[in-house]
Amino acid sequence: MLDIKEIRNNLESVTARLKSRGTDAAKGLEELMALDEGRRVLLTEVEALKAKRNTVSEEVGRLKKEKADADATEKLIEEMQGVGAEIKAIDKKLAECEDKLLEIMLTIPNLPHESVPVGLSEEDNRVERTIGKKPDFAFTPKEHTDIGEALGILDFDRASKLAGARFSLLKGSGARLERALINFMLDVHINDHGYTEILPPFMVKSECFVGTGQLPKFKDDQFKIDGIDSYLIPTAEVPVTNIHREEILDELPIKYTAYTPCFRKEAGSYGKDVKGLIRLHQFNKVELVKFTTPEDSYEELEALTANAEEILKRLGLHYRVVTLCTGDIGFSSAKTYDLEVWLPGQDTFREISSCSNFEDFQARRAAIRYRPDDSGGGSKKPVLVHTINGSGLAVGRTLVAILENFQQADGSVTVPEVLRPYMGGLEKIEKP
RNA sequence: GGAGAGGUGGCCGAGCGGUUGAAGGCAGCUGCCUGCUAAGCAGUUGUAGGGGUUAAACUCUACCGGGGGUUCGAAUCCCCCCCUCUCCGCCA
Repeated sequence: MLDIKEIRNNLESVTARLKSRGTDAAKGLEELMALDEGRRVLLTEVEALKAKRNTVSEEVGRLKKEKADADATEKLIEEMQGVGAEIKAIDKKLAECEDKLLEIMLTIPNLPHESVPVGLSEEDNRVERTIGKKPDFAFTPKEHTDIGEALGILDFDRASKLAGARFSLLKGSGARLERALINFMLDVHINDHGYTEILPPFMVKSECFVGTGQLPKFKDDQFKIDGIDSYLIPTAEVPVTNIHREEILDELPIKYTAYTPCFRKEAGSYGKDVKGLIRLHQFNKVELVKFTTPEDSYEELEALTANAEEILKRLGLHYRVVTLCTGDIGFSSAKTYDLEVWLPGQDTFREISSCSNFEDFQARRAAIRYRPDDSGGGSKKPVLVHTINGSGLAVGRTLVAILENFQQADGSVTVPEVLRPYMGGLEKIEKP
């Protein structure tokens, strides 16, 4: 959520920055400003009445105690009955106004950071750097689906028998490889990057989804739990960011990492990426989440992105870092780097991590603040934190990258060295 | 799922219709004092939103789990919901 005061005071530049995201992004701003103005008028009015009532009620109390003029007291009470009715009526209008105001506020996306390239689609994204190079193959590299099914470690037919389309079933060394990746990623982030591990609930209340920005606007992408006010998490970002909802934090930065499965309806993506492990209703992810001061957040975004990249480096995977343009960044994000891994079987770079700075957009929704250190003296007011998160990494897609990049002519797959300790020393996945 | 108890400020804990934003204690901060293993004294300390100011000062409103209601007036009374704890049941 944006700061209503900032919108009010800089309407023109806010509008322009929102429009750089695309056509609809600045929609509703005029109505918003009208509601904001109306709200303050009503507030002033009703608060004056409440102040009057408070004063008079005190007076009534005193008069009754002193057993003073009963008629005069009765008159005051009668008068206040009228005031009370008035207050009630205005309060109702005010509540409606505020509901509408919030409704609009919750659907306005974040302002892109000034360093974000302006553009309409992924065509305009900016490649920042490319690490490693494409592996050479003496044969035509296969896609992960063919490799995995031939090795007996991936079984899409049975997955769909169990759960329908867009689910996966891993078996044997495939299942173990997935588990090895999760542990490897967590260990690197915990031991070498200083993150604290979190294992959160996989279904959380709707207010958490509002906090991080998935609701109300992206309701159709979420799996709702029948009968209660909860949803399956689409990313660990939701529960982990909301850990500190409505809190005032002392020490920043806070760095969390969490493995969770992620559940997404992938509404609107029908026909895209239908094959294999790329786009599923359920997949595993290791997430990185940071709470930082506003001053440090962009530095911390670079660091978090580097932490995610480190996984790719240690696995020996070829990838590039892309800055998403204004038209391509997510709703809540001010700036996003995508890590795209090279998939030789598909002959393309494919997103495997998305690292974003949300600035105070989520913090305002979720009321996550900190108390700035004051070198001076007296206590300072709480300030909204900045939140940052990124995949470190998407596990299923990492498994895809390993199968496709380390496949051999004979159909086997070499296990990256760093994973071998997690695979009981296994060096190669072969047909059983 | 059944029965009971309870949710008050950073923490503990009073209050059960009228100077209570909230006693008392702890913790924190600011002074003063003292030199002996840290004590004493005084003051002070929440959050959000309006108005106001260059910025402050100042001022108003709201907040005692959440939402409604009664009342001139509610932390205090009534209704609904949520959460925690204890016992029983069930279970990994």
